[in-house]
Amino acid sequence: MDTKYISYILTIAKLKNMTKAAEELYVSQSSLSQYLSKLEQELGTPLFYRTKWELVPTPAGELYIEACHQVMNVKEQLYRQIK
Amino acid sequence: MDTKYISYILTIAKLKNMTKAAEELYVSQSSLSQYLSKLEQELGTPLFYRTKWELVPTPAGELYIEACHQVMNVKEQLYRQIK
DNA sequence: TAAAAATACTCCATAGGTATTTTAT
DNA sequence: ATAAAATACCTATGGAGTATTTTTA
Repeated sequence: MDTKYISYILTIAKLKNMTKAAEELYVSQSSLSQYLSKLEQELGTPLFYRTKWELVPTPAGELYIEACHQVMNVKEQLYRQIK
Repeated sequence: MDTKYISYILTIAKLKNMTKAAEELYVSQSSLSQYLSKLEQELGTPLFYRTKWELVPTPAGELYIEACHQVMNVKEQLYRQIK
């Protein structure tokens, strides 16, 4: 887990659309798609259901997203403290 | 922050010696040294005092190490839940 | 002066891009 | 039929190694 990629997941979860998420993240749609596929393969489970209209988190996706929020909170608190 | 590199920091903190930490992590002493330098530069503060006998965490280092433990806990719980 | 850390230099793996194809409704 | 995601392919960045130098007590 890497905070850089955690923001990829959180942006997908927020916008429910990879093309829009890619724009917001200033990466290509292709890169984002590749990253998500790789992650899902590593975890051995999909994180989002793909429908035409939106990306919906699977149960594992919900857990992953929650953990992402927690890690981002730890990081933000750390950087505030160090500063 | 990336759990791969978080384990680098936690191993250095545990062994208080970069050469020994590098062995335990199966990376070169050089890579570990480079990584730590880069991180300290990014953060704008050293994380460990270098003495001949050991690496001692600075105050920022203590905060960083604590945050690393927290992130590892989040990850471990996540993987337990997904499995 | 000796053990450990830092630096110089090189190489290769992979993250990321463009272009294209496939999928879902 | 169309908007979005997946795939094929290629390139360049930076992570990691070996060899060497510098540092600390």
